[in-house]
Amino acid sequence: MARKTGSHSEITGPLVRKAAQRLFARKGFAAVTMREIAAEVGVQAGALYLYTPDKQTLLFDLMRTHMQEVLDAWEREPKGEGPLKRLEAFCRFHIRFHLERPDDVFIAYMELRSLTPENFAVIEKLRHEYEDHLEAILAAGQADGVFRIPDTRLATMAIIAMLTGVNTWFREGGRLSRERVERIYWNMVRRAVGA
Amino acid sequence: MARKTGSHSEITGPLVRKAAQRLFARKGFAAVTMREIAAEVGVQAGALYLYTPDKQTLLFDLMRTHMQEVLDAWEREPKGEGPLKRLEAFCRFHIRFHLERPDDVFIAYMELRSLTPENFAVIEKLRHEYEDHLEAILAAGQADGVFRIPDTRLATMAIIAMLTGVNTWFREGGRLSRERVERIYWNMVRRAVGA
DNA sequence: GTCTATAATCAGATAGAC
DNA sequence: GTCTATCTGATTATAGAC
Repeated sequence: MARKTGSHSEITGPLVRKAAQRLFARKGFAAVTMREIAAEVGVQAGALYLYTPDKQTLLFDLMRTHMQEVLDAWEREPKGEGPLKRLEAFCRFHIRFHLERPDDVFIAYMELRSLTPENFAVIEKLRHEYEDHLEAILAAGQADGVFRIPDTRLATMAIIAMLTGVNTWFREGGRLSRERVERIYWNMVRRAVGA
Repeated sequence: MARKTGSHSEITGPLVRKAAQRLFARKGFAAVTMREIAAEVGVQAGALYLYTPDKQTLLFDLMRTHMQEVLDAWEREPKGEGPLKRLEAFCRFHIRFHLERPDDVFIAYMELRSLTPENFAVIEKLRHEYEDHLEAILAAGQADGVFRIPDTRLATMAIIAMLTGVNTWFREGGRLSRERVERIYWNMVRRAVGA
């Protein structure tokens, strides 16, 4: 009797975000209706507004949470010593982390244009922060003479695009294991930077 | 007097496709209304249905035309002799062709999920055909001992993702010229495949 | 070929009952 | 906390005037 009948705020909130994540990734933000999200959760459309002020905020929260999780996870990742080890750690981390969150990744890359300008600026800043971690590794390796990279910013963008691309074709239980994919990509990156 | 007042079918049709292309790329298929497209062309919404049976077909036609143009252009592209020259030709061609059509590329990569299953199957087939051209080059180079590639399919996906990624950051008149970008990317690809 | 008008439906968001 | 009902306005697509 500490709570009313049908009170589920601690569980319904996360369910709303999970349903929105699934549907936004599958159909795109603009194509998903609040009624669809509600149906997936098992409530009526009106009830969603107890957990989010509006649809835009729902998207923004998903993207911000994802970006912060990437940054936090990379912070905690064991990285080894020296640019070569750190670059390998980054490549393997990026592939592994992104393969574990295909829906988040899809949304983060596809729905930037669905954000309001203010929300877009926040997400862009976080994304740039992540890219800078890789660029710092490349710059350090270049300074040490371990890598041969004519333009570190360009190499950063090339490597991230290549690694993120795994999400578009990788299927769990398919022809290649995650470990094998990680190793092959890491070898391509290693050679691409001239190490 | 061979045509009625206000008769512009030869010019309005292409304008409708151009407006749709611009708007779909900027806002996403689902977020664009027929009224917006009409406003961009300078006609009323109802008039659009003289040039397309519906919104879905408008998207499908844009994507199919783009994919066929890529395939045709690669067919006509001078490719040189041997896997190394052909790979360089592919890399430079891919970057150049895609940078010239940023809206088409954006739509082709972002709006696959907005297609009906039947239309999706058609576009997927064309896309696969394009990927196969690159994979054939890689396989030939591997067979000749010019490349060292543990998995040609995986290398194909990695290279295409990397090259297409240029579209996300390249700005005309920016820090780097197209020629310089092409050369740097080609060098990264060359090293990545062990040539 | 284009316009105006409209049909039929559906969107996001809110109010108030329970 | 959730539901039902509803407001307001927008959506795709069509019909018929010009």
